[in-house]
Amino acid sequence: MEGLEAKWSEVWERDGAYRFDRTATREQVFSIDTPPPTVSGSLHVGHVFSYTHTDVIARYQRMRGKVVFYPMGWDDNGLPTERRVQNHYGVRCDPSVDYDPRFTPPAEPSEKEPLSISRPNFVELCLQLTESDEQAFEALWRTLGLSVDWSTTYTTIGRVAQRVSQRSFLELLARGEAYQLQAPTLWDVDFQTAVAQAELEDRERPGAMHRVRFARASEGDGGAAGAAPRGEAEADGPEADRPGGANAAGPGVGDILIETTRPELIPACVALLTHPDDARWSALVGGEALTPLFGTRVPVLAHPLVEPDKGTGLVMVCTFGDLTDVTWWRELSLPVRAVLGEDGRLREVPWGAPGWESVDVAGARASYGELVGRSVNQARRRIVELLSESGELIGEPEPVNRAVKFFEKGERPVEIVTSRQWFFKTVAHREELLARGVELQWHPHYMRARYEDWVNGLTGDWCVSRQRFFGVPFPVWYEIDGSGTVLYERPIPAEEARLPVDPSTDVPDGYAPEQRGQPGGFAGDPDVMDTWATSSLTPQIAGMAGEDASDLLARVFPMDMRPQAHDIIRTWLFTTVLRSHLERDSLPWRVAALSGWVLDPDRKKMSKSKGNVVTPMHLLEEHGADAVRYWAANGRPGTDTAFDPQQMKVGRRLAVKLLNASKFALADLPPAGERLTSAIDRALIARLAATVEDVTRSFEDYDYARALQHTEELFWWFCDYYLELVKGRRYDSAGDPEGAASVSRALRLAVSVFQRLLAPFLPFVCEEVWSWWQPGSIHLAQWPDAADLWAELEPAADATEDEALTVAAEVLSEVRKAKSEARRPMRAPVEQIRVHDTPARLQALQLGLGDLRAAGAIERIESVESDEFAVEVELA
RNA sequence: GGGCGCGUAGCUCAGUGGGAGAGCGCUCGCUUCACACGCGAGAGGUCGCAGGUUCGAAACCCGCCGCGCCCACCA
Repeated sequence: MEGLEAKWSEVWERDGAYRFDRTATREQVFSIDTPPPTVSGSLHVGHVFSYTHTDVIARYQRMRGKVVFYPMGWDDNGLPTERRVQNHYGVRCDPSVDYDPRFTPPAEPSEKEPLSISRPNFVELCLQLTESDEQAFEALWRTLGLSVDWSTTYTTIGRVAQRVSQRSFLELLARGEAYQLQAPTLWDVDFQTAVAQAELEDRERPGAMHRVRFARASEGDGGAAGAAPRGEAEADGPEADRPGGANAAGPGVGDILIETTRPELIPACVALLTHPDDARWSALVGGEALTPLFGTRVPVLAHPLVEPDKGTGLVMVCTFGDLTDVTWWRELSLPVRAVLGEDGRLREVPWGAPGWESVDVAGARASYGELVGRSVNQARRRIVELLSESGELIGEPEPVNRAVKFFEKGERPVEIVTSRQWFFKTVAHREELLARGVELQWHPHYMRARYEDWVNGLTGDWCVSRQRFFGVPFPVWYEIDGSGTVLYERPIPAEEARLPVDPSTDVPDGYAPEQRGQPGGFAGDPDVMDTWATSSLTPQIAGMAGEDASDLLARVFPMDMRPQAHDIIRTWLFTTVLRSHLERDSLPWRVAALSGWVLDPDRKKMSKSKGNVVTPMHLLEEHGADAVRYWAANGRPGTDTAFDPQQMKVGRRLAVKLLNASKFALADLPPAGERLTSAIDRALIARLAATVEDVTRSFEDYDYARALQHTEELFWWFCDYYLELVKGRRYDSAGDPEGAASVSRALRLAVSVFQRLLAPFLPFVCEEVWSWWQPGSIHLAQWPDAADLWAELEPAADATEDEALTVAAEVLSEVRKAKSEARRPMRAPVEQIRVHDTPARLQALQLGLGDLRAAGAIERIESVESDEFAVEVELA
């Protein structure tokens, strides 16, 4: 077993065993949209797991005669690489710094401040680091035995990917499917970039519910000269027994109370809402309230989304505390009062100016002065103190645990900040996308529900712009008018022939470089695309869509299979379906095959830290690639699987067993005869044929785990019973030349089938044993055909032959048990056995008597008719 | 709150209408002529709980409990 990986992967590479034939037609091809792993991290056991599943399918299809298109991609663009470069070199990208062509990164990252470098220098470092990562990844995949065509490798930051991505963007822009908008957007305050709905995750965080009193705006509060509720509140607040005045609500309504977990957003409050049917607050609807501390007049309105059971039934709408606020803000046409800056701190706002009116401007400024410049958390602590002092905080804040939305790679909750971003239309295509989900074949089928949940839950179009650096730029510039205003509504698209372009360094046609940023000149779009905006085009990138002189795409697209894990259905799967639908009016692939995760033995998702302890290369070195693949292939489609080195040892045993069984079967003993004459041999071939049919069906259904299980089951049975039963005929050929010739033939048929059935799972050992006696690679050999095996059995086998094998094996088992209980060796001679069984089975056994006698070292075999099967054994 | 999946031997899991299974682990035995990186044998389970359908349920239906995941407008 030692050294098989190195030996055969070298041969496969030399012979181009997995090279895609570019002359193949679409009907001949089986194409795979391989997931490009993120190269900024390390591969872990989970990758080995799911990529093995894909490879097993690829190898099966290849043996079925398909020309397999199996590229590998590296996902190197995006935030993960930026972060890795920052940490690895101790640098930071600063777009205002000029390019330094002689820049070399420090040998050791600085302990202190990160080094500010230009965007082009930063991108160069990203490219350098990912290239070395990619080499390490390729080495691992080769050791694992992935049958990838390494000449079709792509990267998501490469020139082809950039061109395909930019070309696609320009087409969507021309067709109005891509648009730019100044709008409230999900925002990560640490990375200072927009993020998409798909990149959010909920995390439980402790918080507190604050009950806060608003004042009722009286008629006289109209202008700046009106009464000062804040002062009033200060005066009256501590009193439990408040006189009816501006702060008292109207008839039947007590204090105007809201509950909030985000009191720091009170200065951003634009309305109070209640449910239309909520009698408690109906008297207020149509009127106005005044915010505490800031004295801002806000309308009290009704909206059906308000849930009367929550809090006081009266809710404060801020711009913006959460996505519901955005909904209300949009549907009720509320104004914007934004207090949060892009850095997650409360920004300066002009109290008293239009939009920031207050009945007490001085008081508002004073209160806000306590908050400005502070982070959300700091501001929250401070405003609670202020509200408490003013008496507008009712009772103590009540601790609550609540789910908060985070950017999946972020460390602080996302905020909603108004900014200019690019969007791709999704919501308008909801029904079409659901129909695509029905058209797609899902394995396992229930995974479709996740897709449908996601599509049905889309709340807005896909925000694709990111305020980052290492990604595919938007290939557009903007005119700057004479006054220096950037005319965003008039993007200048790049010429197709110039792609890929980087508008931050490239200049649009008709302009000179000096005009960048000048009145009358131009500005480049500063953003890069969401990594999914490029990854959603992997079928087109791998297929070289629109690239020179290539009709590759027509031979591979739409692809046959998209393998991926179930956690990225809402991102990679969804966006790929969207792009293909919009640009090609087609599914990107016929089949989606979903893998599960690898779990720790304690059933938790394998974490990165734990995954790094057991590195994949170490696993492969310790157990061998075939053994690791065996473990992976036991994980059923879509099902999470526990990490289990024990299973790898079993895989190793299977591989060794195949080696030894093949050695026995192919040993240069009697030559194979022309036909099978023994019932035992014929019964074996019949079982083999049935298993081939069953295993092939499983593979056609993408259930590789079942295919392996059934192959393995018959193989172990073959080794434990059939091989033992036929040893007599095999070795003592003189006594029965015809029987010896028959068994030789059966053995050759059997190992030929077993080797090929196991080849997708154990490619190295199978290639080794195949090379002993067959020309060419087993991985290019034809998949076993049950019809060939049935043809061996002309005239057709009858049930008695199968029963002969069954009964002979059962009797042998009883004989072994007797020897085991007597603590004798298995070769211990048996004086006589007496088999009790039904007449039919006894008659069948006659066909296998010779083999049974030799296998058990049995002198005499007697038969006794009985309804109960039993074997009496008399050891010598 | 809605949805999906799961609950079978100590562990990992197969089994979808008729006999409760596999591997690992455990115990015992065996230098066996393909294999000691092996071979043989054994112990071990009220199939989550409770109803129903059926001649018959681990499987089908209803409810409940537990676990995991996905989704949600979680003030």
